Amino acid sequence: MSSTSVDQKQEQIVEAALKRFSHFGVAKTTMSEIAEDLSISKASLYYYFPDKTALVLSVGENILTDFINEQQFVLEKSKDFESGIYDISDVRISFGQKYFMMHIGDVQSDINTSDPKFKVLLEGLKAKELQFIAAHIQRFQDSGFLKPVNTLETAQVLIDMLVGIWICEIHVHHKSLFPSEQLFEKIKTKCKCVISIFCDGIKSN
Amino acid sequence: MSSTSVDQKQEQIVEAALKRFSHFGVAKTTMSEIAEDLSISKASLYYYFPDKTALVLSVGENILTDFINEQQFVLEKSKDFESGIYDISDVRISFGQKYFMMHIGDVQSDINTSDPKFKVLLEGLKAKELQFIAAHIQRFQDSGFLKPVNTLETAQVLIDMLVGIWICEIHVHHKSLFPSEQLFEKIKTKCKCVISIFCDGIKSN
DNA sequence: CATTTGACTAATTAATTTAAAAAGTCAGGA
DNA sequence: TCCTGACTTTTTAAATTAATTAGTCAAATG
Repeated sequence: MSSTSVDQKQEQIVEAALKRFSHFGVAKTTMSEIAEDLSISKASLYYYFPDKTALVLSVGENILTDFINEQQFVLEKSKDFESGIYDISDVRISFGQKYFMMHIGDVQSDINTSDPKFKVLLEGLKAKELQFIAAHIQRFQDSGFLKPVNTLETAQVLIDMLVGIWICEIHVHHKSLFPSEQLFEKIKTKCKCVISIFCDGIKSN
Repeated sequence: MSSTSVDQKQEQIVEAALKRFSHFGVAKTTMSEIAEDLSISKASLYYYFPDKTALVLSVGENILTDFINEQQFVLEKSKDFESGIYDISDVRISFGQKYFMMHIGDVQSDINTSDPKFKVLLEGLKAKELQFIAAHIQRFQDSGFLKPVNTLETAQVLIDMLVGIWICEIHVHHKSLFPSEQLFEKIKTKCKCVISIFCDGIKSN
């Protein structure tokens, strides 16, 4: 009888993989390296995960779920409409920065985005995100603070703008391997600017 | 004494190159092909342009100048604030679609963006664009239609949002070689949605 | 029986070489 | 001055090879 269960072991592996992936990216991390970090053999890794894709998927699932939940958390905790939007923007940028090397949701993502399981997961989480942002808008619409706009459509527009600024800055200005701290600061500032106008745009007069 | 001047010949060459470039991109167009289109020898081409880069630069200069001027034109012609913004958005998308294969202003642009001459040209035109959009905002601010916002900053935010939506849609949804007509329609719709909120956001109550 | 492993093969990826295509030159002609 | 065919040089693409990494399995351990 081992001291750790299968589930615990899998969690340990995911944790170790996550460290490597976020530092060096998925492609530049080998299964042997992850095994070495845990002081086990590579073959053992394959006892817990059928292949690398499955492990990557588990890691991605962890990150993405955290990403969405964290946004939901700060949004539901927020006192007024605008600060809620500012907060989710900050969460988004922090996650993007932290897991930059994995290029999640990016064009040439490290994660195999064509994998149907990953697609389903991603779509589900995106839908959830859209839902609670729409709910946030609905909340302040009901209180009369916002105009009676289409909540889902407006939530989608907000997300589009934030994603757009992110991708725009990363792709246009980022030439080096790893973007500078100040680039992320610049993105934050631009997002704040956009959000400010966005919020004014849907406030009732 | 030839029937066409050097300048006219250069224009003809630029015109022929433009056709090839916009259809197949710069990289997939050879100097020989351009020469063939004009029924002249490749060596003649090199009599009018020192190298391919110079020709590409001329073509790029033409397109970009048109791009900026067309925006300025529709903006100055516009009767009310919002329709002016909608119009420049349409101009931007039309140009982006027309010259898609050249990937102007893109990450891996066909045009050598590191070329100092191109950089200078691009920066100049960007500055000009920013100026007349800011002037448009100023115009309707003076008339009391808009809030007293920082015009340059607000103009930049608008451009960022439009560029962001463009890049976002192209990079995230476009996998095939050439994007579909409906993708550009989708981009137009999204831009309209954003502009609507943007305008409401800076209107005085 | 559940778990681990070293030693193995198969598949990918990176590096190197080779062949093809395209850029760019030039002496000479109209 | 303007144009060209024939040429050289440079770049890009294809093919070959070498190296790395993913993934397997029979045997071992506890």
